[in-house]
Amino acid sequence: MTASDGRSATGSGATGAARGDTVSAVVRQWRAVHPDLDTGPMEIIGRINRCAALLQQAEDAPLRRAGLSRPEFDLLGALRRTGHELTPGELARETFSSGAAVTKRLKQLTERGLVERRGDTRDRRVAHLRLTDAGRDLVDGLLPEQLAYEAAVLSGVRAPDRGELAALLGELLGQLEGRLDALRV
Amino acid sequence: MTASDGRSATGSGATGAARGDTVSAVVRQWRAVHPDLDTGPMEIIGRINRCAALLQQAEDAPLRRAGLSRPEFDLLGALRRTGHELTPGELARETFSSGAAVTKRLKQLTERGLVERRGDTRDRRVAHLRLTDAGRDLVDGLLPEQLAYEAAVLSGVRAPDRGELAALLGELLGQLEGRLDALRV
DNA sequence: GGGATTTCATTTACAGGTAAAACACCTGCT
DNA sequence: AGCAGGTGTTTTACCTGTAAATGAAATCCC
Repeated sequence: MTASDGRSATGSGATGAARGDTVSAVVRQWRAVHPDLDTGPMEIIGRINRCAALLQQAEDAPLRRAGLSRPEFDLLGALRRTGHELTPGELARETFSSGAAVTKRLKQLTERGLVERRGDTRDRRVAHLRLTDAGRDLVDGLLPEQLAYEAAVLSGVRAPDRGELAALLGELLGQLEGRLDALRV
Repeated sequence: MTASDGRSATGSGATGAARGDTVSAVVRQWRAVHPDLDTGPMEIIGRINRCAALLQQAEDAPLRRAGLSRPEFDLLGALRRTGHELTPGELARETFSSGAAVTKRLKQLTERGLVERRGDTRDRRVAHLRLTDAGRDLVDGLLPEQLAYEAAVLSGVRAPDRGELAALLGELLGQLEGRLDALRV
């Protein structure tokens, strides 16, 4: 969440919402202490981190009622949206988590009867996982709730701005996913 | 990081970067399975979460070299940018973390000689924390590196888009910080 | 002034993640 | 066939964060 990130608007400023959020306050503090530093990146990275933290808290509400954590829901969701069985390794890649984390989640989710495993006949190392009926029903019941909740959370931003924001985030994310490995110092 | 979030562009689309990032792929999968659902929020929330996860990994690089985690750096940064002593409670608020987490971090950071505590004379429950010279030097040395690194990470996005992105994120964050409590279901 | 209440910080017990090692199994080479 | 090396998954040890309980001191208020 990077509370130390933040920076004053360097220029552009489409809708001019530079005042009012905590990040801009943090940025002003840094600029007062280190006037020479280019605090530009904080305006983006600090805000992304802070938004993610706040959204995650809020987002969890509908999930918690179902007794699921966000990573657990992600795993179930991956199984649901791909429509076919997945191996633990594929699930790890699909949900961007480590193999060990997936192993633990699978253990709990199978114990709860939401997921079933089936051993591969050819390669006895791998397992194939699929949702049980209960698991599929849970995801299908939860997803509309979840999306409605998210829509409510975002409703404070005007519709055209939402579209632009989504597009710009897509641009950034595309860059990050493509080129981040190269930057890894 | 919400790998289950994602949704196809509903309209607008400024720069049209909807193809290419993982979130748009996830959204397409969901739409194939549940064509009736409004997957709009995923385009924003899913991307924010994924960006935050990727940025955090990348961002940590300069910090790790100094043996600091991001939350530790946030704590030191809060002390540096405010310029005065802070109590544990204030530090918790300033870094958006729990009191218990701050207690643990302070313990380690004081052991490492980066932070000093001083008891309050009036109220013997509270302590006042400040950076040691070593702590201040560490932050001042690290911050420019950190910012340069962040700038490099963001350099893939064109400058005017960066400004717009910062502004839109500011708008969203302002909304979230102001109205999120009210939404807490 | 002294007990009830509130506030601030820390401790405790625990849940969840990670990195590295361990396992189990497959595959290619000789 | 048999072994070297690679791959897929799980296990282990550990670290960090959280929630809830605790401790300690201030404040309220009769």
